[in-house]
Amino acid sequence: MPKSIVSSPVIKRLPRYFRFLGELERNGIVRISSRELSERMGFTASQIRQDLNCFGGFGQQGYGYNVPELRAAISRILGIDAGNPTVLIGAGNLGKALTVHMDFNKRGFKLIGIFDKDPQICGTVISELPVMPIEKLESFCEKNNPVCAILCIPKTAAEKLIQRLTDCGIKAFWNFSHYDIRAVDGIVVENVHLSDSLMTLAYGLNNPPEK
Amino acid sequence: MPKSIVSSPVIKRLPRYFRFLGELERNGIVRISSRELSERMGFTASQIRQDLNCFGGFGQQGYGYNVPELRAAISRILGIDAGNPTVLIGAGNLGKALTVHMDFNKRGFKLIGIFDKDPQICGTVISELPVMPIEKLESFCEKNNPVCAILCIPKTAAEKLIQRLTDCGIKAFWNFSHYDIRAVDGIVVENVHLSDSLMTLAYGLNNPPEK
DNA sequence: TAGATTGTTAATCGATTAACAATC
DNA sequence: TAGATTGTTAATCGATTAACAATC
Repeated sequence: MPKSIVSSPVIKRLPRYFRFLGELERNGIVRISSRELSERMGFTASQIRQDLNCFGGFGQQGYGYNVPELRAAISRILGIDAGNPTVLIGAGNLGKALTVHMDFNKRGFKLIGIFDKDPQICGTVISELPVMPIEKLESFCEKNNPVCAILCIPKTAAEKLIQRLTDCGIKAFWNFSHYDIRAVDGIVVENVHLSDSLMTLAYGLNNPPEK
Repeated sequence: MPKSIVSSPVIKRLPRYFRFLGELERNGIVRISSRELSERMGFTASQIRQDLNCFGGFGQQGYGYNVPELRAAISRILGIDAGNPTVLIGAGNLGKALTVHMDFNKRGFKLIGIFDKDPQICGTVISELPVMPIEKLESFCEKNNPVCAILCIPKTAAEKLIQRLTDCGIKAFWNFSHYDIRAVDGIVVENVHLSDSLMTLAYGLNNPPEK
């Protein structure tokens, strides 16, 4: 059980561990040393051992780590099976793509409702979920108690909605609007700025390393 | 002109500066001090001055920074107007969403071609661009010389395509496949793992801070 | 000029890497 | 047991913050 506060760089690496261990497990690999894992993942062996030890001693001296056990442990730490009830706001192209592509169940979430303000879109069905009008947000939340909201709406709309959503009891935001939500109180936030990633790429193209 | 190598944390903050300065400019704000900018952006004033000084002295003692000038400078550093010719591979939901939503022209890129392997999708038109069969990739690249590829395809497909794309002269990858592309040689890469972001959010929900 | 705020150096902080004793 | 590899402490590295002299 994690007692002390684990640093943010470590936490951000956990999903990567989870991914690589999953692949190893699928390939039938049962045992791995920090050195071998480091070569596959591009971390140092030292860092891997440090990271994992934030959560407990999963390895065994002279042996290494048991892949399925370690993966299961990280899964528990991340809360992959929590099935946090989640609503998606904004059923445009991006919202639709996420609904269809993202395997929420295997990532700790369960999508239980989709909302949009456009009457044209309301009533349509995406991945077996009917799109509801945003006016029904409060009554829906009162009944179903979602804890997470995915925002696939424009910046201006987001600014207005956030208070409404926290009033509904939302504790986590996966935020694709361009408005930066500040993580306050007991609220957790992932502000995703795809265009920032794209501009970083532009920088790389525009500024080739010195030879 | 950037001569020395700027550290990666600084580079990753540039798009954020660019965003906030754009908003200030749109609000008609001409002048800003590092202190005031720090309050809006959530950085320290010290860090802002350090970051900007990696690229030159954009400020003026006793005055602060000129917003439009600074924004224009960062725009040049990032290469926002470069219009790097770009192809998108995979015209599924995500590829479509990116094509429609992302303002490539204002982020340093120009989308010039879309490819898919599904004959059903080929021939359809997205944002005025016809989806071409992946077989035509080589001939298209020879003629139009794209430097960037956006990958919206499954992991297995990505593994196979990367060599083909680098052979076509692709220098930058905006990669949404779950395969991690390693940045080698003169290749720049942004591996986007949306599910990693989602799992980080799961961790936050699952591990509330100690009281 | 006086006040404000940068550019830049120095101090601190935190994260990564190296080393090695513990131990399977 | 001997060999291997972890867990963990110590050393290093790099990034952030603080401080202040330079200067508009």
